[in-house]
Amino acid sequence: MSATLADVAAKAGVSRQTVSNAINTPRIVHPATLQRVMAAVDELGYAPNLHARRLRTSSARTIGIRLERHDDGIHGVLLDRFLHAVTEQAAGLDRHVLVFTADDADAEVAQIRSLSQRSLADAFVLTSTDHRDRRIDALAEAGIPFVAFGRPWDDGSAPHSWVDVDGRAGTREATDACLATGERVAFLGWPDGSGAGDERRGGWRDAMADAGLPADLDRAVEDDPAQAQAAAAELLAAGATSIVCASDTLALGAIGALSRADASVPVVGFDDTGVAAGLGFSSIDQNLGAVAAAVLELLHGEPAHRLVTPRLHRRANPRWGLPAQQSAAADGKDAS
Amino acid sequence: MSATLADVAAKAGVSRQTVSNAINTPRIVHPATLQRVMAAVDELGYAPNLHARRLRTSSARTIGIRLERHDDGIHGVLLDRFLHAVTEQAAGLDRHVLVFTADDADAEVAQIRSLSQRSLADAFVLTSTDHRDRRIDALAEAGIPFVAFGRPWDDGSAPHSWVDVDGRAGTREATDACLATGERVAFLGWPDGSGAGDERRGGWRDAMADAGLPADLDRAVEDDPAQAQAAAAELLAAGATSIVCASDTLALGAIGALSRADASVPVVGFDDTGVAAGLGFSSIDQNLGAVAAAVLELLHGEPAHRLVTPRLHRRANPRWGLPAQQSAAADGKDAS
DNA sequence: TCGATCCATTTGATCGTTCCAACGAACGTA
DNA sequence: TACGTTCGTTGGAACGATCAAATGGATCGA
Repeated sequence: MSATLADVAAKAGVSRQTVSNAINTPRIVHPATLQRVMAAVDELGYAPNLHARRLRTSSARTIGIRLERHDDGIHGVLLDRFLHAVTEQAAGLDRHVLVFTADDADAEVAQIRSLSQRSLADAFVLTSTDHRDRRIDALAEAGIPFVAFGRPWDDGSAPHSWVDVDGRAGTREATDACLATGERVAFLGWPDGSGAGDERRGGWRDAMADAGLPADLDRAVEDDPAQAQAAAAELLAAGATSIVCASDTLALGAIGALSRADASVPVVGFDDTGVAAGLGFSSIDQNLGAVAAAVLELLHGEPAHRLVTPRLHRRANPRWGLPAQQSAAADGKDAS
Repeated sequence: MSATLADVAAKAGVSRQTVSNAINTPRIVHPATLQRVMAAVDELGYAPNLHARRLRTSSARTIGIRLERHDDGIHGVLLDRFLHAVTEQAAGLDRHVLVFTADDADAEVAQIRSLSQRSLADAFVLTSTDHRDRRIDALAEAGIPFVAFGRPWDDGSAPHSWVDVDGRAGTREATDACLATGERVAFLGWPDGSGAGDERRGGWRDAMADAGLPADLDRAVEDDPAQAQAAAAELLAAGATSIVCASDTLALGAIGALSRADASVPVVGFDDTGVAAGLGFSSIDQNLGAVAAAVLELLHGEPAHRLVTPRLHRRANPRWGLPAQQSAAADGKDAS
């Protein structure tokens, strides 16, 4: 059916091993031979049989990722984007991505063990890591390479590779942008105790403190538009000139409050989901492309970590958008 | 490292081939031998090396699916759910799922060709099929097994396997449910020309016609909450007692109109995304589990097709929800 | 001249499975 | 007794690549 190493070797008048070298370690074959071999490869449309290679080397060059069940929506979109970014960039590194499902953390570990043992995948990405994540210890103990997307909120575990988004830097940037439109920047977030949520609130506090302003307009509700709407109404009544939110879901609720109050106040969400694009409010883009790149970089090698800086995606909707950036730092400026 | 066929054979006192038979075609080995072999398998924790098997049989038992770039959000969530369902059910059939990305249809076909030739995946699922889809002819011609998620809206192509959701049945069910709360059921959909959109509008028209009511409250806008809100306001002004929408995005806009008008009117969306769950409006669930099952069923075999019936996910929010179902009949009861 | 070193290439073995042809034993039939 | 079938099992070859060791020439210093 398809051409094999031996076919190419015959055509180029060399041995199989030389063809193999030409493909895997070109620098050790003579330039003239290399050229001849490559010509034969092109002519025959040869592509190495990966099963044979994997059998021999017992490595798969494949990354395993669990697909989560996402009843909530927004979280799912993010993971989906992340998966897309990882897959796209993995292809550039000549790696494939195998997906699997699992009902809980233990089932996931079992799956990973199985996939790893059969060398169907030789490195894994853990998503949605939480407090005292069982998976981390299990994989570390089994010696299976992995990178976690999400920082370890406890520091009891053995050191492992992780990548996370610097939520604090994100809300700080959003708050700074909002400050340009008025001093009373409010924050609408989640109750204390969620690592990511606390970081996001911290960024707002930092920015307000640096500006010498009080961080008093602060509300905490569950990630639900109805609750957010009620809380946002209070913030507006208290004189908020803009609202920085811990998620697009909360921002959606805040915009509901704006609509009812007929107010015109910038709202900034977090995650830059389709909701933000649809309604036209600004949102903090987690920069998942950079996260994916960092994950791939850390997949092989000593434990290390990376903190990716998100960036504010400005949208200029007249009701709840942000005005164009004034300072001509990097990109184009417009009338203000 | 891991146990091999030869190890099991030695332990059970039989030849490699017998072990292979015990695993792949148990019926041809003697019951007593089978039991002895299986005991050895368990004891050694033997699992076949899939690379070796795939090399020998040149089949991968793996399904390839392209991950789409989804800037729009809602579409992405659906495909993500679908992917999850396929992966989960594929595992039950001892199959794996490999994902890949591609910038356009041609690139996707090229990728599929490559994956297929190297037998990294031996069957594929096409999503987001559109009018005169180039991919279908290309794959059919290349003899690569595939199933399309989405019916062929033109009938010019060669017959191929496809699975689709019966959108018409979905909006019909939604309309019937809405009729229980008032006669003036409106439809908020997309402009004519999109196959899926036309089907959804058709379901509403059918239900209204069966009930002997005029289908006059009908608006068509792009899939954008702002436009939807304006159109929904018109429908409310014209006396709509409920609004069936072609998507959750449109329903989101409709609810915005409700909020401003302080009206209390059932709204039904389509796709049952997180937005519907978050705001608490009813929505039509595409039943992607059933779609996935159908896809897997059709992946190997003669060209065939399946039309999956979606189901209405009722939510009883007081402002825009639906009352609990009155008739305890199973479902699919025609009004007349 | 001889031997050591290096470079480019080749040869044979191997990864773990399934395919293929052959095998002996048990059985029925002539 | 002899012969063809069927059943359960077996050993060797093959899938297509990489690994490890060996080969034959150049090149170079002693």
